[in-house]
Amino acid sequence: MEKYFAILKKCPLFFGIDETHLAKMLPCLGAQIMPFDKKYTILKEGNPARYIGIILSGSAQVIRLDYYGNRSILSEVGPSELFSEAFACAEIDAVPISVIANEPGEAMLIDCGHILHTCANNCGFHQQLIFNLMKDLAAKTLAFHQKMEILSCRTTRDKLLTYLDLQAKQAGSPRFTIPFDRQELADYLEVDRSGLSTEIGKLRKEGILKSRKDQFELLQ
Amino acid sequence: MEKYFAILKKCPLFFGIDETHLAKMLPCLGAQIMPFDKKYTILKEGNPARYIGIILSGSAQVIRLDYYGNRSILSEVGPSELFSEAFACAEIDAVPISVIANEPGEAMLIDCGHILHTCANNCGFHQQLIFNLMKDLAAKTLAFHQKMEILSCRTTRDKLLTYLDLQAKQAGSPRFTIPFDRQELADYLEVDRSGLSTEIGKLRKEGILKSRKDQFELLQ
DNA sequence: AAAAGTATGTTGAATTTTCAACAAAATGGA
DNA sequence: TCCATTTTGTTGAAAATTCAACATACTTTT
Repeated sequence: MEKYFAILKKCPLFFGIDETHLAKMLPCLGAQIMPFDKKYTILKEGNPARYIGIILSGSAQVIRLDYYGNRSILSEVGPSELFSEAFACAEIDAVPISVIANEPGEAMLIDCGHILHTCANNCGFHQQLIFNLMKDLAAKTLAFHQKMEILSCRTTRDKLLTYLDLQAKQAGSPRFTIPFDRQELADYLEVDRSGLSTEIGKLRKEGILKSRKDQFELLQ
Repeated sequence: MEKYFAILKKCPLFFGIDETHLAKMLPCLGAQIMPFDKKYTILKEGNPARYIGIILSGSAQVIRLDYYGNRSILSEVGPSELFSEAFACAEIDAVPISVIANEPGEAMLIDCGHILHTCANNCGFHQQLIFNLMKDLAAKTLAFHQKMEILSCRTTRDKLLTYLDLQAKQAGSPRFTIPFDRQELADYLEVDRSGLSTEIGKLRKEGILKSRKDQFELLQ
């Protein structure tokens, strides 16, 4: 387990907990390691929502398929980030989303019951874990608000520009790389791929942005 | 303060805390009462995010105005429900939303710093409050997922039907009342009002629903 | 290096949304 | 009750999206 400590220390779930205590906690929490290949379904819609997931290496997408099988990309998770924590914390029966690997990697799964209800050993760090979960969920709520700001736009153009502005702001620079190809970006913005391509072309012609594949630059 | 206990006991923030302790905690938390009239701005976008709000009576809408001044209705809050808790818990500078009263009522404001950082008296119930906040934020995350399910639909018809299905499921009956007039429903679904009216008319003609004002019935 | 497969850009037609304007219905006061 | 105001429904035109089909560019494999 030690080889994961560098990543786990950056994980919001373990904020403020040092390696010594982490080493004691992990077995207490019943942490398991799950290796995965590209395109592997790490978590499938309908599965029990018992586990909190932590990406140790690689990355994955949180998606949902609608009635007709259309994919929506809800978010992207990378190393040290949590997934499915809200469903586990809410103690619902089944997760309403799937998590699909972008590339090979590993995830850690923790039975959330061991965090919410004090474990037999009573490690004394449950309070910190619960506080950390609360902080994480608050931060995720902010991210949801950003996503809603995008989805509330009526046109592909406005959705795209709102997304790119947010990315630039996050990158702290007008030049940035996005974690999506065109189809994925369309599924994230909830728009048609071909219309998205057209719109990117227009913005380029109008001198509003430069782009090459997943690299973008917003001009002035 | 005692007259509010009946409502506060139902508030997710105070779950598992009895009246005796509640009475001790409220002053410790620096709780203030804010009366409001219809259309009053209980919380304004850009304000400090210090406070967690609890609706004691009446109701309000959480809204956001976009660049052009178009209103988005994010959610509806009623008695014993929390608002702005995610922003307070995330300890960001300013709230990105506004909260507007639907009707006269009262709200309680609690300085979130008094919950997150142990207070001088160290009431001993902070752990429970933090646990409750975590639970509340997890539940709100589920609500956000539902909203995203609606917004990810491409047509007004699908957005409307997805919304109505969710409402029927929540009401546990095909007959239910929604908390919106037409313009508000349009601003919640992020669609054009006149198009929404037209679509409701079509669904009625097709025998898919019955409706009168804010009362709906989904047929089979 | 060639071939196969994938991703992206482009186009036109059909559908849908938005927008503006107005009519009808409902509401709230005087 | 009547008047003024607000809300809801309806319509047609303009704009935008979706959809399908295909050309081009790029990757990966053999």
